[in-house]
Amino acid sequence: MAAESMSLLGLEKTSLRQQALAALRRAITTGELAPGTHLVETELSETLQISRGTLREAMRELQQEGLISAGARGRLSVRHLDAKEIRDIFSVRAALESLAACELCALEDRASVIKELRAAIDEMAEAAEDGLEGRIEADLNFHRTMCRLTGNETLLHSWRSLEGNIRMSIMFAGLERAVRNMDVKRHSDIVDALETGDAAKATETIGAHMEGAASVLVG
Amino acid sequence: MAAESMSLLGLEKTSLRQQALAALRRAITTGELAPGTHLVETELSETLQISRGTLREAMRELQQEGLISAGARGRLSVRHLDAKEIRDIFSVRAALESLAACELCALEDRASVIKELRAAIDEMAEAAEDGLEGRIEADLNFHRTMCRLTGNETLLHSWRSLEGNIRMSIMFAGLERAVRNMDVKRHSDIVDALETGDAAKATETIGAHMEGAASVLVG
DNA sequence: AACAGAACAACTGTCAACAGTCGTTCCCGG
DNA sequence: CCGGGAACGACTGTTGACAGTTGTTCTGTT
Repeated sequence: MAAESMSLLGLEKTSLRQQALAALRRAITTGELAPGTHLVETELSETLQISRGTLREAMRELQQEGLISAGARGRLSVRHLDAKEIRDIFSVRAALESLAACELCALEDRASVIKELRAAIDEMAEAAEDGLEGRIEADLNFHRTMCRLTGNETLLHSWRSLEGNIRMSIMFAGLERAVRNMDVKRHSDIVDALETGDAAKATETIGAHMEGAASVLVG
Repeated sequence: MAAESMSLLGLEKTSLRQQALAALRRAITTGELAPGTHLVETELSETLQISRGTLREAMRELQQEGLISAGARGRLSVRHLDAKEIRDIFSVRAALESLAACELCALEDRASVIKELRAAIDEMAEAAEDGLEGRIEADLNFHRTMCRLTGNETLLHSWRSLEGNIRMSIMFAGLERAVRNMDVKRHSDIVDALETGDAAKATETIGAHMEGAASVLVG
């Protein structure tokens, strides 16, 4: 059906479920669907032009991702975050990324890892002009890359399941405030620590970074 | 329909989806469904006496939980863990539980927390005669309780999404070997550290516990 | 005017059926 | 004997419809 968006090389036939999942995730994390909004299956399925069954599958994933929460009687609505929850999210995030840093420090050959991370930081710098969304994307990409490079799939998976919540936190605080955390130097410090292989320093840097970030967001 | 299992006080109307979810989770984590088994929707829906749509929703949750993985063409099968993945899982677990310990240590009034944790340990001791499954249940309950008592919902959620994998790891190694990690004293040490409020010592104890546990499992 | 009760409407839970796709088997021509 | 291809079978992707439940509104009675 949808022959659109199929790059010949990256052969990605994406199911309706995945499209719906991506669309909903985006709508929620950009605020298009405001927190607290009741997600009525019949409405949404009509809007997205898919059947309820297909939609429901996507909703289950969103639910487990923490973007939508179940109220009474299976009623689903967009999750609402308060300040404490944001701090909690960033605590867990710090723990995961600290582990990532430790594992990277324990690697024998960190050269290629460092190189890739520096590339990610360069992209952040380039994205500085691209507007707010681009910077956020680049920032998340850096942190996700760090988790991915450990080769610890479970770690990456856990981080990913937090990514939606992180995006919601950013939206909650407002983009202008959030970009204050996207400083290039702060991220360079992390990579510098990784390069020396000093795990303690790396985790400390990340912990400080996250604590600061959470404080900025809940302001 | 199923008026069974409805204690008047604990009003639990459980949907078919949740029942299927629980049944599948149990079947997988007990080895009843061996790793690598292809999960054919039509077969399973017939076995469980539910429709495919309902089953599919449950399968999505299992998938995101990491218990089943998608092969080519949406074909789902029971996930197979190797030694490295088990170590990875326990690394992440250690990171999460260390965070839990830190947050508990930071609490002003830890008395009630300590009390509840000691109660959980007592249950472990009592379960010692109840057979292998009971001991594992009690052990997981202790660690889950620790995460829950932090009040950090995100942390608890992340830990929960790891629980299935932990159970699979235990099954992978075999119950006899796994129960070697269920030592009461090892857990008492953790609570002792928490009681003193020494976060560094608590995280260290947990880290050692997890590393040891992983080693025993992959041994 | 206040209230009980009945029709109504809005949703979610669940199901059975259709459509599309990929691997497999079997047959036929070389 | 062997290779191409056509029919077949086995699944998953997707859909529309039915059933049950809960909140709501409207009406009739006191």
